[in-house]
Amino acid sequence: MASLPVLNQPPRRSGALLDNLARRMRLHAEGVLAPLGLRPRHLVALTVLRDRDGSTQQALATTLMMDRATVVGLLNDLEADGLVERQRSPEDRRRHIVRLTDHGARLLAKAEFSLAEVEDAVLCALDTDQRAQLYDLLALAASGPEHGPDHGGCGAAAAAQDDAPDASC
Amino acid sequence: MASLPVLNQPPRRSGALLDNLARRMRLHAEGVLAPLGLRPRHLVALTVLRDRDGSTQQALATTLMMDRATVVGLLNDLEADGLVERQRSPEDRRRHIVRLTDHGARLLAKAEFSLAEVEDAVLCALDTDQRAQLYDLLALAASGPEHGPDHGGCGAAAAAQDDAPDASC
DNA sequence: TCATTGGTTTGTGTAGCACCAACGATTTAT
DNA sequence: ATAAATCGTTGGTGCTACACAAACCAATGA
Repeated sequence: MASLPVLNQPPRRSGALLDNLARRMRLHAEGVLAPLGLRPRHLVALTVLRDRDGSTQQALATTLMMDRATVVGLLNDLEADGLVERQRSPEDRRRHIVRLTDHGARLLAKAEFSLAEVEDAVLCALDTDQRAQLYDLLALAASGPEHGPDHGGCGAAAAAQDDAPDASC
Repeated sequence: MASLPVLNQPPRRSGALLDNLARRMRLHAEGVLAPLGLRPRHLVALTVLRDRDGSTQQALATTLMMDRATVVGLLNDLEADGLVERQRSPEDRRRHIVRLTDHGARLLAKAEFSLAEVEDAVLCALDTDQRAQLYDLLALAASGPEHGPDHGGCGAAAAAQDDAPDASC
């Protein structure tokens, strides 16, 4: 086995690239977000909240991969600015349902609008189509399962015919 | 103008998604990298160095968007582990040329191999083709121009027919 | 009744930076 | 030749964004 001359080049992981690009984006974005009273982590929270509106704080903590206590502080920031609302869940009155307010949605749109220049600076090696492709892939990946600390997320072995850390090497 | 009914939906920026996904990757990766004596930022540095081998520390600082003093410390770590070498540039003896050692290249490959499970956990919503696409896009974007603090990087207005922060709104 | 869970508060600690200032070695401009 | 600028280095200070732990209240479920 493993004899097909399919270019058995060593695996390239996207993790480091992701990290590096995210850093560039974040640093460039800080200057643009500051006048709006936002910092990068607020933007991330708002963005997550737009897609998963009405999440519990616990669910939010899971998708953000943050400690619940940290999420409390983050939401305090956002709620103080009226970007987000906490409502008691009717089903389980211990829970808080977090909702994006109109003001929050509008500010998010505004922020994304002004982030055009940032994306332009960082992703300038990509044309419009490629940027759209990238966004779609990221959105798909991010929409994935909850990443609890325990389970790997999906039903194991999603798309791993490539190389898995087993023997054979 | 701006009258074509081309789905004038508000712009979606990939910055926040990038940030969030990078975070998930990094947190998952820490546990895998630790036994190899690496931390996420070391992996980023090694990865950058594989593509831009023989860079000056200054160039490295630019692509990593880090302070030169910080880069010194980072390289000290890597050089102490024999993953990287500093050589005086013959042309300008002030400069240091940074090279990946064989040991460094081998450890990087090893790390990437073990990172399969991490990528599998985080990108499990993507199939193999999509993961490859994502990697290519990221690599292309990262291979882009030097992101000095001043200029936007590329020759302005690369692929920005979409929406630019001008009037008209 | 008692154990559990969701959110909150208040610590304490840490990693990963930035920024500043000063220095030696070297190159470049005057 | 002298002065100015550049590259890397060191050491210091300080900040941000977290994690983690402990204790608490309210509410749910056993």
